[in-house]
Amino acid sequence: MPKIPKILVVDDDPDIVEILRYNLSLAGYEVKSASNGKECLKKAKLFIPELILLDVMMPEMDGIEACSLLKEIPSLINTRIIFLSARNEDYTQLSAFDAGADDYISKPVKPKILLKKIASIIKRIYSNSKVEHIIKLNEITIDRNKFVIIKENIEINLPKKEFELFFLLASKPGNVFTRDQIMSKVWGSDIIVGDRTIDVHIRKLREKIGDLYFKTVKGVGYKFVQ
Amino acid sequence: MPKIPKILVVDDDPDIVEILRYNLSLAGYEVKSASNGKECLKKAKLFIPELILLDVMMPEMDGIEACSLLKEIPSLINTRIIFLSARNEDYTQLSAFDAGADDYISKPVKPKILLKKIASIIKRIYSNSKVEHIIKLNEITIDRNKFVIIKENIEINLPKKEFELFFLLASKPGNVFTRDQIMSKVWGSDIIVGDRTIDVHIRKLREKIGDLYFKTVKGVGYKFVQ
DNA sequence: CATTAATATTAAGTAATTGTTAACAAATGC
DNA sequence: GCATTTGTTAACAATTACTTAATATTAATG
Repeated sequence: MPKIPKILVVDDDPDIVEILRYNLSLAGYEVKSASNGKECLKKAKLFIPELILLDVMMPEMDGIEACSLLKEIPSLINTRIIFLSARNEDYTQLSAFDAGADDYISKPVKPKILLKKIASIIKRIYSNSKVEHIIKLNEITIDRNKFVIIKENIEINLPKKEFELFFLLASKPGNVFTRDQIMSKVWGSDIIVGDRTIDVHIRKLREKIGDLYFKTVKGVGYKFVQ
Repeated sequence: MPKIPKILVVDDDPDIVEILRYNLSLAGYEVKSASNGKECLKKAKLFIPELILLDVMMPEMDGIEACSLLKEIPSLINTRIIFLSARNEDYTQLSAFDAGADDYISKPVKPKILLKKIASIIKRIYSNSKVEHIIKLNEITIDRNKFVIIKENIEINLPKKEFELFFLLASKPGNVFTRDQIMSKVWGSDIIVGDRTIDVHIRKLREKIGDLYFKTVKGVGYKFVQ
């Protein structure tokens, strides 16, 4: 395992936070906590945990809302979210999954079971993140760690923005990404650049990697096709 | 649940196939089976199941290879694949996930546990179906994420308005949509265009997808028929 | 079967979106 | 600090999608 996995525990009940913190720390995780949705967002941005344990029922901002907002944050793309809830109603579970939850656990949870589940999720994150950090396609391999793409055994170096754009498009070959999606994922939702910036970057990718790979869907966005 | 979920069981051991078939049928699923990778591919293409239970160890083509190939078939975009395996080695599990598996279950499995797991996966498929971004019909699949339609495994690209119009009509096959409904859903209520615009778009759909699919209901509107 | 209203078809015009280039600004590396 | 690379913008070109208008065809009605 590459490093100590980080877990953010979010619950408004300090007792539960303490129990979880104690058990998780003991199991070797780096643990931080927050007591409500707003704090959770703030800490998650800085901490960038592998996993967030999120209580559904919280004052101010509930878990569902927090989850939706967390999923918008680009740097948390590899962060999994597990809901903890006393309720076991279908409705809540469904909206939890709608909000992008990766799993749902009903309280009370026996720590041992929770730990086992977390261990398996963490394990999967790492075995999966290799797939996420290196995208292998038929003719092209994209290596996020080295910031390099390999096409027909030849390395092509791309500047950061071009790389991020390419990585995004290639993460789901065939999928159309709208200009808005591209903007918020590559540039971030708070940065404003002109309309033609994306086009220019696409142009450079076409130049360096090949015209045919990048398809314009007019009025919608761009997609990478193999 | 929209309809009876379909499950394809693939195992070279007829006993296991029978046990699974029996239990799954009893639980209300529509079950078909195959005894090797090749047969699996052939049947999956026709059957288009929601779920494939795939044995890892099989003669001719093993589960891993079959899975990789299954994942390439556009019409199976919504199909989940679960591996069944006697082995519990990490290596196999990893390559299973690499091949695109959605879950991994070690044999022997108690039918009750397997059923529970399947029920939860099926449930998630339907609740997750991404706000109906993919419409699957007999011969045609409409993929909003990719902005393409797939007819007989061939992709057809449509410009935005045509796509939206088609998506609308195909969302309820057989239903007549009035010109007003089409106007407001495809163009929006604040945009005013002439009467013949819809006709022209219908014409293009007929040209690209097939005359027979689009039926005019004079004085009322249009409908998509299969 | 003639009349009328609705829809079909075609081609051409118009609008909207994207592509391209080059110049400049900003960041990075030496 | 200077050179080089990367990122952004703006102006214009090119392309594509969309709409319209003119005309033809079809279907419904008495």
